Amino acid sequence: MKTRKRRRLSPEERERQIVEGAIRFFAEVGFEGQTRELAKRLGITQPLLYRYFPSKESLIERVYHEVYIKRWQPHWESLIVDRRRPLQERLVTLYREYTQVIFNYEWVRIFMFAGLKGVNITERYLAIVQDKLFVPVCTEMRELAGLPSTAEVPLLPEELELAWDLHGGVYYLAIRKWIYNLPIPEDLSDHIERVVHSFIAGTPPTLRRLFAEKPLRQQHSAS
Amino acid sequence: MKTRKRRRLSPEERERQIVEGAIRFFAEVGFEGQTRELAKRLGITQPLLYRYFPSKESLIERVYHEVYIKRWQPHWESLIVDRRRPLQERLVTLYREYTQVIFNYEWVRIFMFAGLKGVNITERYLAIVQDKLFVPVCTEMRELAGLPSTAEVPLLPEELELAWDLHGGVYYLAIRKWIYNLPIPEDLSDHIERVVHSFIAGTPPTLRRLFAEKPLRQQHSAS
DNA sequence: ATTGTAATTTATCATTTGATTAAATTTGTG
DNA sequence: CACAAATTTAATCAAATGATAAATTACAAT
Repeated sequence: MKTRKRRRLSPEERERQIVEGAIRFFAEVGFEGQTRELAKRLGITQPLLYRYFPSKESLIERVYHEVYIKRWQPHWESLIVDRRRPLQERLVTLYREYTQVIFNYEWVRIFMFAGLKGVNITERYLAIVQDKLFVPVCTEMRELAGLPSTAEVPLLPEELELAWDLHGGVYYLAIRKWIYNLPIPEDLSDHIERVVHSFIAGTPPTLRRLFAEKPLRQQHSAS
Repeated sequence: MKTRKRRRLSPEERERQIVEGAIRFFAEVGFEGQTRELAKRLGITQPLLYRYFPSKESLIERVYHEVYIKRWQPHWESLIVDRRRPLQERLVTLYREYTQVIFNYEWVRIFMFAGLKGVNITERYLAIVQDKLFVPVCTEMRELAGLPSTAEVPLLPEELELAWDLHGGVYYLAIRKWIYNLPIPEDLSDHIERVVHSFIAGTPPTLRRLFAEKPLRQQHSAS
């Protein structure tokens, strides 16, 4: 057919090219995708893959690292707690930036493939999301609702659940689009604005009701 | 090792046993799961599978039919529009019954595997969900909000999006549990009660605002 | 007990697939 | 122009994988 002329790249460039091709490839077909097919799409031969990665599994590990570890933005964590700005604004900014990283074909599909496979990258990643994003968000919501700080009364599972719910609503849009292949609203930014607004408006009353129901929970175990 | 004595079943029984085993098996490992491994788990030999299903693909088709087509309950559709009961009660009942069908390991994981594979079962199924559940729900919400009926003013995409959001929030719990392997609140029934309550309370104002923004949309194209 | 049918197993085929190796080739740079 | 290194070619291995045909055996009817 075509056989474009052989191109000689520096090891760094070639490795990068393989990793990026692997991300696209595994996102499309899953991790059972064959090394021969990946090589074909890259326009290289299969043995060359093994010059750069000792095994398919090591290439997959690299894909995880590239997509989930390297793309995490530590400044998200400080953004949430920056009380110089209104909480609504912080949350809208956070979710706009966060979705800019994760709302794409590769991120969403590889994450799902990994979850189904039982690779612990998903559990580890979501533990970080909970620790670094949801917990601070809940802490700020306490403040907003005029309730005792988390230093005084530790977070309740129900509070975290509210953050998960906000997150889940947004993330389900990505699932609809890149996994179920369904249309979603064009303007994600508007959508985020709305759901955050509704979260800010709806959560404090819920929290206060929650605290009214379980008032003495912590005091008992402390004495 | 053990080799339990060969057991001879009636074709109907054996077929049922294979289908149920296949549902469990493919839900766990995905459709790349091997026929030999499936046979081993069933305690039969691999060629026997091919006596009951001409190909692996036909067995998979059967799994789809068994899990998604056969488990659909037509009475859900009439439940939604039964105006003798308050809407909140109808929605809570609907989601309790619906989750009773879909909140399980097999349903959630096979659906996700199929979605990733691009099998059109997911698109077809969700089109039904939208037509038979979301559209009627939106119609009822119009009534609740004191807005023109859908006969007078056709549904807006934004209205459907609100139903998707409710659905997505609930479904994301299932994803967390059976795909990400994370803990979720024990009492799903309570959770449904809460989110439906919040939906009933929060949606009518949103709808009215939506209608105030786009008042003449349909009249223009009609004249 | 015997028998016959059909359920089930045994054995096997042809591909696919991750991985390896050795030698040949070609690219780009000094 | 030469040469070191990147890349391909080609061959191959062993295990796995969907599928098939022929041999075996369970069990109900007689």
